[in-house]
Amino acid sequence: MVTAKTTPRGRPRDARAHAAILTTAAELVTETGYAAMSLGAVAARARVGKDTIYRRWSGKAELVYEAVFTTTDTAPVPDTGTLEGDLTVLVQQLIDEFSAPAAAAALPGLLADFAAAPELRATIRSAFLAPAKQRLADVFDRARARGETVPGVESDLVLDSLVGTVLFRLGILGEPASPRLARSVAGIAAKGIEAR
Amino acid sequence: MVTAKTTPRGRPRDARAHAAILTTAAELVTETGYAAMSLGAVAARARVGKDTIYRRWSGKAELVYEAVFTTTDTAPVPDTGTLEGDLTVLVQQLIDEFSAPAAAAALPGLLADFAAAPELRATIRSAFLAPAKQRLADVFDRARARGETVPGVESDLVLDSLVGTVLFRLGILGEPASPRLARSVAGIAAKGIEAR
Amino acid sequence: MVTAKTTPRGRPRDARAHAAILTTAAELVTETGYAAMSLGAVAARARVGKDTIYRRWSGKAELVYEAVFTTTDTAPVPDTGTLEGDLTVLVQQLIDEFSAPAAAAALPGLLADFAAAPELRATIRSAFLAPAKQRLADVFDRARARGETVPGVESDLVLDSLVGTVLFRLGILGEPASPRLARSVAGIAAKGIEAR
Amino acid sequence: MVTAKTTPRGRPRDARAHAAILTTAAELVTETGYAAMSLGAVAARARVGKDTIYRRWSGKAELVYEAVFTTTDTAPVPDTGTLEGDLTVLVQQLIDEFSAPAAAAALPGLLADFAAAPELRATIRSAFLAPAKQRLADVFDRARARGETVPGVESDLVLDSLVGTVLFRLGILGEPASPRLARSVAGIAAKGIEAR
DNA sequence: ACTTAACCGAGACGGTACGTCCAGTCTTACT
DNA sequence: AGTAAGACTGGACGTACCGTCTCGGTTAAGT
Repeated sequence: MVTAKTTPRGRPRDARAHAAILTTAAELVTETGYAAMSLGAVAARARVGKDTIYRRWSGKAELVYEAVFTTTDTAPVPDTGTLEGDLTVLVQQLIDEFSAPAAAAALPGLLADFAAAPELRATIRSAFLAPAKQRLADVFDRARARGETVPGVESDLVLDSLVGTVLFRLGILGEPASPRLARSVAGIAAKGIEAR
Repeated sequence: MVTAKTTPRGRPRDARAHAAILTTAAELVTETGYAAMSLGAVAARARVGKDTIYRRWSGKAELVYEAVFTTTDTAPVPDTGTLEGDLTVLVQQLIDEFSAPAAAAALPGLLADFAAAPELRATIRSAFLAPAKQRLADVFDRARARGETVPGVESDLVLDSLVGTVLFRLGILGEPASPRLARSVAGIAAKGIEAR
Repeated sequence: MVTAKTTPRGRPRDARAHAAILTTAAELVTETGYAAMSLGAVAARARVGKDTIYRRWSGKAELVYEAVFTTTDTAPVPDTGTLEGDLTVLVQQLIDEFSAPAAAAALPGLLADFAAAPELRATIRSAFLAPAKQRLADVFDRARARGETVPGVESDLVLDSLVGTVLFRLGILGEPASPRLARSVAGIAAKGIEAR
Repeated sequence: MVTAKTTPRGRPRDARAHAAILTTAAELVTETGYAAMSLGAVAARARVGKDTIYRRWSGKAELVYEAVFTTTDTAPVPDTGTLEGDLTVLVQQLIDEFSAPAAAAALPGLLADFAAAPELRATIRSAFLAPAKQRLADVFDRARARGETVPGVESDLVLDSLVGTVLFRLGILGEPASPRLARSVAGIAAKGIEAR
């Protein structure tokens, strides 16, 4: 592979400005909510020109997405010994991720903007869901290796079901993240898959 | 119950204006999307003053909700003889409802506004989900009457799971409403419930 | 004459807002100068929305013109008994008008904007110069009535000469309005005209 | 006088860049007008860094002034044998200078910026008017040498009058440079001076 | 028939955010 | 030290909406 590696010309972008914008965006979205957060306010509080924001992100949706979901999914792939147990851990990870204050404040408006912009829609699957999808695939592989009957299951559908359920409960309905939620959701899914 | 029934004084509200606003709102949201639709544009196209809108609805979210989801859920309660069959029909009803052009255009933004406004959040369960919830309860009752083992299932959770999954696939991801979707989603749910 | 007299519809424009904008514009242009004055600042200080300004004036030039040159040229037509005397008074009137603090601050930038906008250029003659032109014509008429030889003089040229000279000295060069200036300028013009 | 003559250290300034900037500035001001011309655009088209401009000129006004009025007044001092004739030639020289496309495009905005900046105001007399002032003085001297009565005339005032008139007609009003203009303007001035 | 009161279309109101542009400065690597 | 490139802060631009308010005028019900 030939990396073109064009020599960068001119003044390089300021990493401190970059970081300040992201931090401020996460703060403001948490304080005021997605709709009420303006890029002008982010610029002012981060002591940055508006151009410096628009130079890096195309708009509010992209900025907030990066600001809120950059705690980079380093969650470990669960390994509890059973499919149901693994799924429970996985669902709990989703719950934790979506329950963080900034995420909870950002999610509904963010998803609406992504849904409305065709060019951003693809990002949801490719960036937002990708880490969880990988973890789910690992969980399934391990289940098969254990000899559990996991039929050729449509893993995208299962993932959408888990994510959609959690997102709807927490993001849209705003229900509290009850501790039983992960077990219930994972329970139905696990039994539903195994019984097919 | 004593309905206070204060006699209305002055000129009664114009029913034609009411209808024109709802029709226009549904049209505009379909054409331009939820975010890009302004109440000023609705007023102008409906040849109505802005106040005439604000006198009846508190804002965009409430107006669009009424404009788009007034085809009043007259869907029949499914009765196919099996829990899985009934759920499949029920899920297909949800899919149809959410796939209508106006609904598809309105849903993401609408849910975001509802989620962001605490006083509207409750409306989602009480108005948006209520009809489907009733149908689901009927389906469960019928299953129990047939002797199928339906444990004391958390019906809210099942409903949120079905709705959340469908909404996420269609509304957020914008995936086409494949004909197999209803069967797959209902299948997992039915098996998951029965196997508990 | 048939005045079309279209019935005004909707809320009438607020005369107090109108006045507040003009007053504030005159203040700000005097304080900060034409170039540094922003319509946003005018709106903020007049406690008025920016739209309320743009609804009435097309831009900074038109607003400042009206704000600064509305003290309506009520200067009397001079009548001293000689052409030179009359012209001296007339030039002094120009000097006084252009020396007022707001006018002095506004003139150079204002004329530049007018000159740059073809649709505004005509306004200079038709509005800005018209009152002085009328006074000059009266002075010439009176001179002829007295029997002074005032050949078929190009009055536009004489006016442009007087105005251009005064404007250049005061507005562009910023020289102080010396008391001898009016006499010198009028003297050359009067002798020049009579001697032809 | 001791010219300090500090030995220049480091890389000397690029004369080609200097010329390219001036040429481009003259082009752009002619194409787009003074107000719409940005130094960034000049830099880009001249393939030069913005700093290279700011290192040599303090801003738009100084750059455009040098770019447009560098045809360095090499106009010959007129010598027609009469004061009126000489003045006519002199005024025509002014007209020609101000009618050039770049000058016509630059003048109104340029004068406004000069007028607004106290430190630039002096430049108008010392640089912009100086050549014409010298020519005018020569014309007067010659007239006196011929025995024409040229009283101790305020030559600054006469010059301001000629320049102000021409500038106002061409630069501000944008009137075409009619061929009779020079004769009329010079005629009034000559007669006005002689008759005193 | 006359009053009363809420309705109506139209559009102006104060305010806020948008996304773009420019000024003038600064920071790279290179010459 | 000068250079091209381009990022930096700051701020104005003119537009679009929001939700409210203010007109003149309309439409009933209650007198």
